[in-house]
Amino acid sequence: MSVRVRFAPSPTGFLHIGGLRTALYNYLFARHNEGTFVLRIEDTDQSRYVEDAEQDIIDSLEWAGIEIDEGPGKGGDFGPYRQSERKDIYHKYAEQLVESGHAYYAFDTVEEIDEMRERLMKSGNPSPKYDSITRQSMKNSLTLSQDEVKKRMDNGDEYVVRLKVPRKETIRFEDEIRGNVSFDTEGLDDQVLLKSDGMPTYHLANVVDDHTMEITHVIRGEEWLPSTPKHMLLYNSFGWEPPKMAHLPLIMSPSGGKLSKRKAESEGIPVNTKDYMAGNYEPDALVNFLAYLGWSPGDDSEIHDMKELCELFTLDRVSKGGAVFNYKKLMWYNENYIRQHSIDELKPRVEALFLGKGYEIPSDDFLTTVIELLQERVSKIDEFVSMGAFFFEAPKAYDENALKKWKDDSSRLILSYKTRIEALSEDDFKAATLKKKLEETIEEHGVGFGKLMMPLRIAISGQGFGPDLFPALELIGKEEVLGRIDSALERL
RNA sequence: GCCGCGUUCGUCUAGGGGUCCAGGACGCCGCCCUUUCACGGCGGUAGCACGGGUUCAAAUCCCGUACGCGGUACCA
Repeated sequence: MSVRVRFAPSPTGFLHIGGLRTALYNYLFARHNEGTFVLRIEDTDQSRYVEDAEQDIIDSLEWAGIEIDEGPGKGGDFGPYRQSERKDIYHKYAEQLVESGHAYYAFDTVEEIDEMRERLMKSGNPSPKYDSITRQSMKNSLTLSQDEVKKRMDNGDEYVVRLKVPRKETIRFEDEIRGNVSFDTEGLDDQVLLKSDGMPTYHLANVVDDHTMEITHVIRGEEWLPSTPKHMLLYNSFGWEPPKMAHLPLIMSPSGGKLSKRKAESEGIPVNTKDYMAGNYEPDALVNFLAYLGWSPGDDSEIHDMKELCELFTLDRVSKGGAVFNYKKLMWYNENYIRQHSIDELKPRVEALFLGKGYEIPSDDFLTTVIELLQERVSKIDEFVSMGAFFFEAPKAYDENALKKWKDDSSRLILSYKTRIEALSEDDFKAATLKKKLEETIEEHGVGFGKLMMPLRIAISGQGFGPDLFPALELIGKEEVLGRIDSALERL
């Protein structure tokens, strides 16, 4: 039987970075086993539905290089792939469960349930449940007469279908990552399967869909582990073979706890995939980083592209403990991938970035040189612009920190250097010559390299760091260089 | 509170009874390269949560404690 996995997000907002990792692991597992990767939209909570969320999920996956084999908009033999479009299916199965005695109708209002909880809480029960004990004193098809139930149904009264959780049983299952896991049914409540608005809850929908879509492996976040026994109960009640289960460790915030939006952002970590897209991160770097957040191939390797990750990925090498998001390591991956990319790969993207900022690109060769000069010192692609703007225009302001290097003798040295390069013909205005002239200047004045280097860098770029200065001077050209020196002399 | 899952350098991890006085990566520090900024190269720093067992031998197996995280909805 061929492997089929699914990524099943609910469209309640933008795709979270943790969700992206879950999708990635599912995808890697599918590809590794030559299986199928299904996208299923779990839109059963109408109150939390967000209009553009589904498109955001699809765009995010595409950006990351995760290809959907079946899903909404993509098609497949097991559709529809939106749960809201499968309502009647869940209805049918819920009925089946009631008929077989594994579930029942319940007519209690929200208020009545709250009341019950409050009452039990007062008498010392810290977490009251609608369970095998309490259901006996509630309004449901177990306590009401058949006639009464029929009357209420015919009358159109609102009702839910609840799972009839057995009183004392131990549910055991094997998790592909954690090994044997067991729960006692005593701690479980009679989970609502079908809500009063006619929609299924996650629990029913996910079991029915995973079965009917012939999902072989459920790979999802650890937050689902506690509800897995309910799912197992459902598979058993239906008489279905459950898929293999694998619960992934959570991604944690550096300060501890789940990487929530608020926490992450206060710690400088973008939390939605679209933030990474908008922030010009390298998708292959993010993928590589995410793959290693909770998994490792077991050797000392660190860099792998998607294709290699597909070959390497297995569930038994996923770790059990939560993994803290390490932003600096992400940036290390990002730099790495930028350095790996060829100039031709980088060019159209960098060009778009410059154009977007309103810069005109004199020639293709010019752009190529700018990229060559900068490639080894940017950590994110948009830094080509922030660090390379001076190739296109004179600095508007001088960096305050860099200015500390502008000393009393700086003007004199710069002036002396200027005189020398002024005498150069356009054809002689080359990196090697410019460097030679600088050497002559410092020799004459008996000072170190940096004494002239730093002020010159500041005059040209406005900053205390940046690309190799001499090729930069050559690219900028004699006239402009002299102009910038003059203006720095005036202003500093 | 209860239930469950987890715990190896600051962080991500390798390790599945002896070859581990624990290996790699990020970070940090130092040196080299560079008479500039970086890249790069080399080296260093730092860890088996604690307590009991089992065993000739435990980071590795068992039990307990602590701590962390998750769950405890007509949310997913």
